[in-house]
Amino acid sequence: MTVTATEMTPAEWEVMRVIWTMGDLGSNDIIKAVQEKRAWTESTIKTLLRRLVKRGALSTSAAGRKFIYHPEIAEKIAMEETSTALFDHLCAMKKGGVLVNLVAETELSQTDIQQLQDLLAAKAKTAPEQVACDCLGPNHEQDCTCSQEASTND
Amino acid sequence: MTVTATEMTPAEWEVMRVIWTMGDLGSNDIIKAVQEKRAWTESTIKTLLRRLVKRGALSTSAAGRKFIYHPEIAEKIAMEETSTALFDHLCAMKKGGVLVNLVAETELSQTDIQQLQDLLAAKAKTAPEQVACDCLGPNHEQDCTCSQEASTND
DNA sequence: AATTCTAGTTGACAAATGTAAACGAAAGAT
DNA sequence: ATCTTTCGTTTACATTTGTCAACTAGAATT
Repeated sequence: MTVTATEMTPAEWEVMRVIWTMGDLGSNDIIKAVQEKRAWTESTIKTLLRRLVKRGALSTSAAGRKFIYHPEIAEKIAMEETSTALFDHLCAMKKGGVLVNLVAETELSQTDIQQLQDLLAAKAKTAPEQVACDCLGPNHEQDCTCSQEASTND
Repeated sequence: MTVTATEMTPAEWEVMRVIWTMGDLGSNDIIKAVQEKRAWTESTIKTLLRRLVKRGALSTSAAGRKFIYHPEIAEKIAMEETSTALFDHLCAMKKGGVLVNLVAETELSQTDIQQLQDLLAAKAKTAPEQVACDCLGPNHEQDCTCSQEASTND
């Protein structure tokens, strides 16, 4: 059974990032790397590693007495799963605005931009004028007061 | 003190969505609306409401014996905070790809698309060829093996 | 005034998560 | 063959979160 990224806790993510970034490693190196960002003890990080292995997010291969940890989920997939999960519980009507915000804040490469532009051009052909709110489920679209929201809150 | 959206738990979000969507409401209506999506008891939802008030995510105004709950955080801001928080712990180098994925999966209105296109056009002028990995902090860029990752995992 | 609804408050408890000390066994060193 | 590292495993415990039932006080009824 392979885990889904949404089942990883924030602390576990931190550990996964190190492994994703530096490649397969022994616990020692993992601990060292994690500790450069978080003041966690060896013990704590070992616990996180063990939990990740138990859940199938990591696998191990023995190298002598030690273990080498291998990610069982690709970083990209994990990131996509997590971001998609987040978007899934946002109001459909407002996802666009959130994306605009994200794109504005994110540093993008020329390639990224190109890909996005191509994608948008394609989507423009069939995009609706407005996306309906789905906050209350299918049969409640009229109850939604989303559109009225402006500057009630600071 | 106003709360940040990232301090809301998933269950609390569910409650907030109802209030955001339907406007200020008494607990009764909130409970009813939430129960159309989740099989939570009255009690549970009351607890969530109380916790949200305690943390400042909601405020109340008395209407006779009852309370009317008002969001203290705008939905859009909450969504942006949450999505930005998520992106903050993704590898900088791969954020672009994640965005492409999100844009591909998200239904967008013509207006959204237009905004994104304008934004991208502007960013294209100064965008770098490549975004550097930042997984291990500033002084470790060489240690990153991000680029090598391809199809090791399914 | 007594009874019954309400709507909000307290207290609880199990599961998940963050955090870590203590323990045990295998590898190396003397 | 010991002694000492070095790793991994077991336990543990405080918080946070999900979920509720029980309780209480004010309002509406009879």
